[in-house]
Amino acid sequence: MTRTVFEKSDVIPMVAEVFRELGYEGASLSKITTRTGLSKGSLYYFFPGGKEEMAAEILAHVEAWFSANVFEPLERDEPITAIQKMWREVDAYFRSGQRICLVGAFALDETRDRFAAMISQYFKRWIEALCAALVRAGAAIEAATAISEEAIGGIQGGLILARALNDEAIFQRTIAGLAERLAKYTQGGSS
Amino acid sequence: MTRTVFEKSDVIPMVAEVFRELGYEGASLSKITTRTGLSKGSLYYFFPGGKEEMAAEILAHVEAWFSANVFEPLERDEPITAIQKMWREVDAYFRSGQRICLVGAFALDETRDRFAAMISQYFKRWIEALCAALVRAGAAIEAATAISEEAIGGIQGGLILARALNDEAIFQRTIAGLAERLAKYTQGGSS
DNA sequence: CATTATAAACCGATCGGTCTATAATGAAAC
DNA sequence: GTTTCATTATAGACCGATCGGTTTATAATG
Repeated sequence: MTRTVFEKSDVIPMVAEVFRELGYEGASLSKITTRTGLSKGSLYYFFPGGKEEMAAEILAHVEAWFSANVFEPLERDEPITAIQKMWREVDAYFRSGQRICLVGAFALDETRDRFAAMISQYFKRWIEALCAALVRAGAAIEAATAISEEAIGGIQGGLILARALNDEAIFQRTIAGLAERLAKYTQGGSS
Repeated sequence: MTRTVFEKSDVIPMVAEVFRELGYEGASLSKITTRTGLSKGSLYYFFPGGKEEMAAEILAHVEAWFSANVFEPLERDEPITAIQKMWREVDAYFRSGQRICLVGAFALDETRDRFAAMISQYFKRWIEALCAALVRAGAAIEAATAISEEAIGGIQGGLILARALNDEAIFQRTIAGLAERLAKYTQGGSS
């Protein structure tokens, strides 16, 4: 029997995809092994702490990806460019609504309680980073806070609708609409 | 041993609450029995088809509730009154974000595939009912379609954020913001 | 040839689901 | 107004399958 050899950096995204498709409770070890092609032996070699450690490392991996590609640009770079980049990255990452947000999904059931700190941290940082970029772009602090919450919430809602209606166009309309509304708060009203 | 006797109309909301808290896969029969106080015997007496029948009947019950309290008023009654009623009912139903939307939660993982028809029907009907009310209130059809999608998506996103950040105020800000934006599309711009 | 990683048998616990015994209920018979 | 009794509903033992997790043996790697 042929054995394929992986390392941890390959394994995390593969397991992550199964959690995204099935949720924490739905992702049984046997589903993870069949869908990834990895045996239990490999899984417990990389994640001695089992399912909970898998999910924790996946959440950390997601957070790191968003930090590098979304949060830090928003916090650091020229704000309008960074916001445009955010919309591009979000559309690509969520595959136009065909892929869900694992952090948002975990928030909905009691899985939240296992990972409460990471989940709240992810959304808090995203909202604050976007808010800061809007303020640097000239928006008033109160308006920037409100519209940032609406934007991040709107993305999550768009993902739910895209899957519920099985229609990726609705996710793209959602983010296009949000991008347009955000643009009104930068540089005094025009995009 | 004392035995409490229920009928099906009592049982559906009790089981529904467990599905809401734990999700479809997380809601094991033993969790359902301990949290509701109902024995397996009672559960399978009311739902011979098991877990899947429980969830299907709960979804039908949710749909019926929204039909009577939200969709039909939007479709039938004076639109501005009906929209105001919608916001009141939504805030009460979701307990200001402390309670999630089961239909939206089911949409996120492969549970969707079991109940695809009911899930898409729920959101389609809600969006169309709101859109129709906005049009009757004087909104242009294209604007009404877009804002209706944003509103229903925004509610779902608000529920995710409320749980993720463990902060019910964010849900109330979300629906207040959406209500205000919707009001701009009725009667030519003022609320 | 030590280290790293894979495969799969194996474990007790829990899974969804079935079954049997019996308690509560309400209408008919008296 | 009791008594009777079929109906309705509850309790929990029980079933095979699957759960998350452990272990042992061994293949790939540098």
